Amino acid sequence: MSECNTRRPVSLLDVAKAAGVSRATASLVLRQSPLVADKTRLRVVEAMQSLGYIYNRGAANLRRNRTGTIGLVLNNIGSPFYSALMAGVDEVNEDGSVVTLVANSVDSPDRQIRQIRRLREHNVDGIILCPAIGSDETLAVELARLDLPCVQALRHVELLGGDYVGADYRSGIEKAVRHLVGSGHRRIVFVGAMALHSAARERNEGFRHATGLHGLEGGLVVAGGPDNVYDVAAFDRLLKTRNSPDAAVCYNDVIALNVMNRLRSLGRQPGRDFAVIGMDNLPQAAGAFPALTTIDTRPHEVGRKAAALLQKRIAQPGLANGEHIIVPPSLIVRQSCGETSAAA
Amino acid sequence: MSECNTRRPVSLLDVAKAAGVSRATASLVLRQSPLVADKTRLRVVEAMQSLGYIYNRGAANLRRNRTGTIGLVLNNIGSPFYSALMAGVDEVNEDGSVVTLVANSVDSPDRQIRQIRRLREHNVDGIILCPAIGSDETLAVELARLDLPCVQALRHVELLGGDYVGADYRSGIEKAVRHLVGSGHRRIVFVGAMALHSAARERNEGFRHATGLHGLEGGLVVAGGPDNVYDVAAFDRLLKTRNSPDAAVCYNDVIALNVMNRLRSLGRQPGRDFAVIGMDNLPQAAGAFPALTTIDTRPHEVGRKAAALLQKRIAQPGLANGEHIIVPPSLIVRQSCGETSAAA
DNA sequence: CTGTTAGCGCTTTCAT
DNA sequence: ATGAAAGCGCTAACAG
Repeated sequence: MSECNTRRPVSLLDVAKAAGVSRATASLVLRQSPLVADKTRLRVVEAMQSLGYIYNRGAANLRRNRTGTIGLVLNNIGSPFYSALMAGVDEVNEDGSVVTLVANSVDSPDRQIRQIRRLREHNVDGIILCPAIGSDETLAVELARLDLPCVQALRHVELLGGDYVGADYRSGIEKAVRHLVGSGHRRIVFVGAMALHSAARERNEGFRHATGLHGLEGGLVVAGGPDNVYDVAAFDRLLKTRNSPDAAVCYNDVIALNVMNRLRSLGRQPGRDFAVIGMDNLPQAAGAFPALTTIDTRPHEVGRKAAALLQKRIAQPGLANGEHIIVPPSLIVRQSCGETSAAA
Repeated sequence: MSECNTRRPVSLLDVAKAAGVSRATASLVLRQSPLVADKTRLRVVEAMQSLGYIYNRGAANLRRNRTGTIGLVLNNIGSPFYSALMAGVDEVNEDGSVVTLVANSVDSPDRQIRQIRRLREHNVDGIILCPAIGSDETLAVELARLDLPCVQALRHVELLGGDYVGADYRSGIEKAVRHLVGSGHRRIVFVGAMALHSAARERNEGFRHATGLHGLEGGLVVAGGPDNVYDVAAFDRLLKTRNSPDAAVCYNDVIALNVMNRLRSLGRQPGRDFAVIGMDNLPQAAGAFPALTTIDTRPHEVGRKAAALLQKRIAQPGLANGEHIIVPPSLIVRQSCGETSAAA
């Protein structure tokens, strides 16, 4: 409060002097070494407290070769979906007392490279990367050059190889289709198809595979794009055809909610004469009207697993050669699916 | 890929040697100093590239006295509300090329202190703090001890003093009440009242003030608590009274959505025979049914302003004595308010 | 314009 | 069980 403001911070050396020991000993106390005599330890600890010593990890990191930090590169910080991932990461990092540096690639490969470089310069011990749309071999080259443990999350680009943690989007979509088929739907459209990244492609495959399996027409697909857009005109046209679909599986919840709104403006009642299923289980899915049936892709869990895997890699570098952890998604049935039984 | 893995990283000294200059000169090149001759600069830059040099900020930070990092302490990383704040912070930090370390206090004062300490040890240049419920003078003492620039965001604890950026919750609630009064409502209840932090208290005050202003009964208040709960039993009782309310202003959107659901189970139609207004303008508000009228508290904007203010403090320490930046909220009218005109 | 020198605050052998 | 000394990779005077 009233103390002189220009003093330099108290260092370990100051503490050591005050306690009448050497810096080395004080350092040992700092790191709970059992080598130090209890009497000495006590003196040092007291000195630290009375001087208001603050550990300087920056300095320590220069010698040890680790910082206790990891980088998290997201495509859209600010989206509830990614923040769930982050919460998962944070949960396990907290235990290991590592701190997370966040960076936003905004789905731009250039920016992604810049962010990764920046994180590397800050000496993060590793990164969790949700690769941006359009990531190419430049990324692979850069990651190799930086010599940085990296686990991919939610999406993965093949040529990076290495570790990946994600949800099983494929089987998620299959579950959705199976459920619809089970309740009598035969004409199911997939809304929001694109092929811009692995998670999108896996959804497509899931739909193609499921329709094949159940002997449905596989061609009922409405294209989508980044930022939760889908081809509304195409969807409208489809609804006017003779054998128009009576159910939609959507790329994600946001699109599903838009589809429900669109249905209403077209005079259809979602959940009554048209079933809708979304994906991700965002908070807004449960509160929607009708409450949205969805595939929970469990981003929080993905975050936890990714963080844990990265910790492992950091602890034992150069171990296995790339691990894939696939979290099984679960179908959450709500009213948008016609089952009027289901309660929110 | 195939290179030896145990080599030590190339340092500035290596670069300097390769370019035939001294470390100091190389360092100048690194920081774009105009003092270096173009010919020399070029040689150095080439050496950096061919050696694959990576700047080590950790080492640099030891000498300069800044790290180019800030800490962001949130109560609930993972909530869309806080992630909007974070996106705002990130936006301005990116420009200034500072990176954000995130920490989660989970609204626990103890944990909050631990997190702040941890961030301080990592030598963040300052922090943006959304103070946890129950923050007391321990926090003030610790912050003073750590000698760390700190701007509070969204909530503020008085005894910290200093900088604060938040929304004008008070006037937000007043706007909501005024709007309801304007469309003929006279019996308005405030749902979710609590006094656990400044943002909550300011909402209460706003309601009290507005009811006074318009000559309404000010006592129609249903208590709430942390984690988006409110006293459902009390709400139900209130609806059964003779002169039961016909409109609710809610602590936030999540509570508002719950209230709408509750109304439906009680046989009332929100937006038709009972107006509901929420607060925050979460993504789920627009997609709800009926679409939720709400007070936008603009967390993204708060994040940007807070980050900018912190930058200023870091650039010129010990300037002014605490600045309050209050972002004006705006009322977003949707169907939950009876205006059947409003389109989503 | 470039080089020399002296640290930043910590950890780590290696002696003792 | 403790201390001496070297060094992590960089920047900041200062001298030329």
